Amino acid sequence: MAEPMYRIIADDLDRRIKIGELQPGAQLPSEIELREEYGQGTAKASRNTVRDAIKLLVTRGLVETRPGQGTFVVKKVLPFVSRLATDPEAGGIEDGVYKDEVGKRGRTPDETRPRVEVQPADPTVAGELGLTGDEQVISRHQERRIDGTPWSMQTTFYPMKFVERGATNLLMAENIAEGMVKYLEEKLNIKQVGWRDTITARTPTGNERTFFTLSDKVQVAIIEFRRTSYDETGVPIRHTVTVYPADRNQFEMEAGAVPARPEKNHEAK
Amino acid sequence: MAEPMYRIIADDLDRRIKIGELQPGAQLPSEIELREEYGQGTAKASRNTVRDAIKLLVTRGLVETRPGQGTFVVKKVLPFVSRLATDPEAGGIEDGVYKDEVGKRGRTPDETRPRVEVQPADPTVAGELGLTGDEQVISRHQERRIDGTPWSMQTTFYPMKFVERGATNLLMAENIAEGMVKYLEEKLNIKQVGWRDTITARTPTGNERTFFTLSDKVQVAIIEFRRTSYDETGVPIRHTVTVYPADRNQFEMEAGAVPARPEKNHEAK
DNA sequence: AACGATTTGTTCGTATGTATC
DNA sequence: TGATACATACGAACAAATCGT
Repeated sequence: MAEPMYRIIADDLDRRIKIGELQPGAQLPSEIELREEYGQGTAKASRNTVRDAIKLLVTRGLVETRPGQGTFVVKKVLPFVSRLATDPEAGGIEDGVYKDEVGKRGRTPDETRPRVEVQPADPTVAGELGLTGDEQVISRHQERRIDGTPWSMQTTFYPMKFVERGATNLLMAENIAEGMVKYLEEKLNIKQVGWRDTITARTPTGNERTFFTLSDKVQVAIIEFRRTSYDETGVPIRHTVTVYPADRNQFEMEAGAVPARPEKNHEAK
Repeated sequence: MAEPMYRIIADDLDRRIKIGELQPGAQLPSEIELREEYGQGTAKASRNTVRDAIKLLVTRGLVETRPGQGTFVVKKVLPFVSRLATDPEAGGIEDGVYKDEVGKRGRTPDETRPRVEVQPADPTVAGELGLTGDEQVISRHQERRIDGTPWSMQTTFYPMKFVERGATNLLMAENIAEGMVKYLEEKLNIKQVGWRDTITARTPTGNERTFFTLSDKVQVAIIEFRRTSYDETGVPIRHTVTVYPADRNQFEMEAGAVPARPEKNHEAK
């Protein structure tokens, strides 16, 4: 028995999904029924073996289980496409990691009011902001939804000394209408002239699972953008961490001359 | 018992890993030992329950199991950082999705010779290349390693008509020394002036698991770059798909004026 | 509102296989 | 070779969620 039984079952169901015998949204046979389908001759497979196979498909992101209902082939959601700005002018205005067009596309965006905290900088943030030891930083956290669905979370860190130098609005739990970049320029004469993004993907934390309503079983990666912005003298101004669940987000980047994108099909594969 | 036992065990081990009681690389207690650690009073937990807890930690990417040896806290590998080019001149030269500096950083890159095939375009590729129906495309596939570790896979698709018009080297299973962009310009007078990238993250396919040596259990996301390049008239020239395992790759992007990056700490969290 | 049928979730026991040292 | 540790497989019982009657 080179291949274990549960893997054989999983691979067969995998195949049936891929060839379209089981369409997205379709219900799989119940565990009891699968016991019979995959039995050796007259003997039925054990329910636990069938369940092991299904667990494997869950981690592959192919199916999801719903207690009391059944097991279903996952439906892909319509991803929201964010265009990554490569122009410091364009990107700075929006005060976010990406230049989005939520409204333009007939989707309704929703942003929570910032949750503002003062906390000691963790080593990563301290490093990015050029702080030594455990200085305090201001953390501004926001959660974003599109059409009611949790879409991204963002936390921006500013050095505490900005407040001491007069930028007290940093502590306000309100969006700053004029944008943070402009505010810092007016208040402290600090100009944001560039930034560096670091992009990684990883498994979600507990918090992220909760906010994005990712069941503990469904396998969805988190895409993390970390942006450090700099002023004219090369001094870091702020550090922004934005996280996106990969199942409902996509990113686009253009370089050089590119024709406008035609209306695109968003069907599931 | 709101929370099931296996989740309580998993969360506790999760916590012990996060606070550093269990360091990366450290061995967890064996399943037999964990049975006693997490028993209710005198009763031991079932071995299956302990195993369920460990399976959960595996899917969270926190631990890995080795038959005959034990269960270990995963060690993060040193990620390779790719700088995403935003300048069509710079990016085009290297003929890849990213402008890398493998050699400069004392790491030894390794690229397989292209595997060249002629095949009918799948709907996505056809759409990106502006082909109708099931025209043929040339597919050139390469695998990359760094210091012997599988790092990325890349497939580039070209319209078949490029060959008919004289660019026969597209069918050669060799790297084209001068670079494909230059070759197409000389041979067909096609100039690549821009591109559009689409970035997504998803679970690995079976092929990807094999090449990247990702065990069926370890949860690592795949980062996928799809790039369509265009000529001066806005006609798509080629479509490139590059996939990276997220555990050993990271991406950087700069905009505006940014100071040079100082030597960075790459310790595991 | 109550109940039963169906389906997945949790927990335990047990036996045996396979990998490593 | 034996000891240890994880992997597979099966059986069983009860819990919890969902849906229709």
